Amino acid sequence: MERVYSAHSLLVSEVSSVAKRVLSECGIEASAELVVERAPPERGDLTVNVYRLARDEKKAVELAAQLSEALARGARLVGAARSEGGFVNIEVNPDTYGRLVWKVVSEMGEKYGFNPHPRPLRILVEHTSANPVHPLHVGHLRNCVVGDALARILRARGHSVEVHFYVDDVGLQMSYAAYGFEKVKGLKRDVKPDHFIGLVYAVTNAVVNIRALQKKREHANPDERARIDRELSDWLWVAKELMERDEELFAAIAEAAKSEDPLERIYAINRAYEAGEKWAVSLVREVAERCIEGFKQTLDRLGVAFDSWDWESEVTVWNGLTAEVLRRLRESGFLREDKGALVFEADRLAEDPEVRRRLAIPASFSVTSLVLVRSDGTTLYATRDIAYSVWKFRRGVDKVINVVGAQQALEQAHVRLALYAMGYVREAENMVHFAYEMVTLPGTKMSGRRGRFVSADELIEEAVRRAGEELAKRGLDPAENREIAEKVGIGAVKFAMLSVSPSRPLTFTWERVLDFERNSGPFVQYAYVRARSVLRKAGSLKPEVAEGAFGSEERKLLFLLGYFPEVVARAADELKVELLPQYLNELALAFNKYYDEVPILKAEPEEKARARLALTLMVAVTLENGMRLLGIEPPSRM
RNA sequence: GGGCCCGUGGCCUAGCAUGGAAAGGCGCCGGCCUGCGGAGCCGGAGAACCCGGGUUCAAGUCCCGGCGGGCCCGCCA
Repeated sequence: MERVYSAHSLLVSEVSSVAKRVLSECGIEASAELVVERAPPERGDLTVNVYRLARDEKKAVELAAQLSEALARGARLVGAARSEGGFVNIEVNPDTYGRLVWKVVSEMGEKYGFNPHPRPLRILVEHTSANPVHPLHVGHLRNCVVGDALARILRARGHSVEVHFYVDDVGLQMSYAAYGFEKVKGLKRDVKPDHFIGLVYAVTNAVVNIRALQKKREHANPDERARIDRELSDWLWVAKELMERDEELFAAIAEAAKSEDPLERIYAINRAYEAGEKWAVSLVREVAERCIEGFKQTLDRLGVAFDSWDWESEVTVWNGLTAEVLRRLRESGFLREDKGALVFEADRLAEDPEVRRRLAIPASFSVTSLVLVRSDGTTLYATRDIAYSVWKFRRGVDKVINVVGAQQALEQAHVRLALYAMGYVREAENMVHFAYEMVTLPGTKMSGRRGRFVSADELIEEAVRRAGEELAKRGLDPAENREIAEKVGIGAVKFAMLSVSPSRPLTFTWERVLDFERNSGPFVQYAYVRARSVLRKAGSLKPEVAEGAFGSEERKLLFLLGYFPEVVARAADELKVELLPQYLNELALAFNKYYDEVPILKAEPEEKARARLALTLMVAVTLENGMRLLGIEPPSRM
């Protein structure tokens, strides 16, 4: 007998088969149009829209009546079916369906929700990939939290998933940080290493930009001068802020930049690093490693792990892959030279509607050509990203999902087009840009180069602090407080970031991210803790579901519990992480209501108490598994 | 100038793929602690779904044209 992962899918197939029988009796051959979906609250559990089957109003109403009668009579798992207008609203039978759900949940236990896809894939997920020159900020946090949950959900769908972090160690931003670092590495500061590097990076940017702008100003015409002055005053403000943060460090870098041309040195570091010269490698690597050490501290605290850290230098430059990509692109005939630079004619390739269709590039999306090699012979970020994509697929994966900001939509399309041009058609078709919108800070614009951002660490710390305060208010044992505050605070942040759809820009405010009420991480955790508390108090009472033990008061919860594997499947197949937090909130809400309405342990007769205990156990298991899929830790008390 | 995303009660968000019954939360008003944990529960007020056309028996959802906000457009990453 085949393993059952989802009671819901059995329910739906039962409803469909009864419905199809009625339809064919009526001479309607429209099984493809038959959709069984969730009913709006207060109308039942499932609904069939009959308008889609019979376009005619009168016929639809008639057919709905026939269908509901057949379902109420002929479907074992259905308790009630009513026709309302052109809809058939269905309620599950709490007895038969409840016993089925109990069977599935108790068999699956901590794996409940695991719902394997008929054709599992090998999937590579890349996420976060912050440049190793400053700490993770709230924008990276959104990327990180969403990417991590996505990977977990895909695994629960039976896919084999590897999670990668792309360490962007090639490029000018790295050399800026390295330049500043050279001047101040002797300074001892009592901060996380990534915060130290972030400050060095911002100071270097300020010092170098101010110097460059002042030089440019000398030979500028009045129009340009006005523009330069505006930019200059912006950077002078930044410099002032940074000086206030660390006067000694600022002075050290500013002094050094007076006696030499810093840009010359920065470019030299960049060239030497790409060429793999030892001195540059050890300098740049020290900066990047320190920064990544800080990232890892933050990620550990968040419970986010990576299977692989891919250094751009290693996987694209030093191994010759970027050069190979350029050769193949040249052979493709889509490369041209323009003023000494090499340009990929992505626009020309994108004129073919068939190519667009295969690469999921809409007909109206405007594609530009892309410079791959500067006139001085050095490569650009996108060039190396193409090589990285080739590298990813050479690991033997079926699909690559890049969790990357929506601003990079054009760049991501460029990479797919380049893969296609090189003949990597399957790869190009299976590279997905999972886009998320920016996190904005009201008032200012976040900028790593300017050292202006709310770091992930600050946010986490504040969340944990507030959670600790709440816990103390409730008289929680201080010995336990710290550990639980960690789970609750971080849970709140994750839930807040996961429950809005990634396509929507997120305005960061403390009160929003640190919401502990309904529709929040702590709300779900609280419902879980209550359920656990009941289970602890059960004593010798054993969870068990006898025939007829579940009644109408359990119906809604049973339906929701059975629905969980379906949510996991949809979240994975449609890449919609936000379905999970929405579902968990709904389940928590339903359990809280149930908890308020009926006695569980004191229910009479004992058979009912045992069934309600089983229900409580299922709620706890489902909430726990759901939270884990989001990377949220379930606390035992709070 | 071209393109992408977003626009839903005072505020935040779901629903748009596959058209059919506007769903949650915050805030506001009023109730519920002698019960298994009140970070809870129940009730109420509050929405011309950005605007204008079109398709349709039916549009928040599809199409066209606007408006507002964010982002992107060859030698940054």
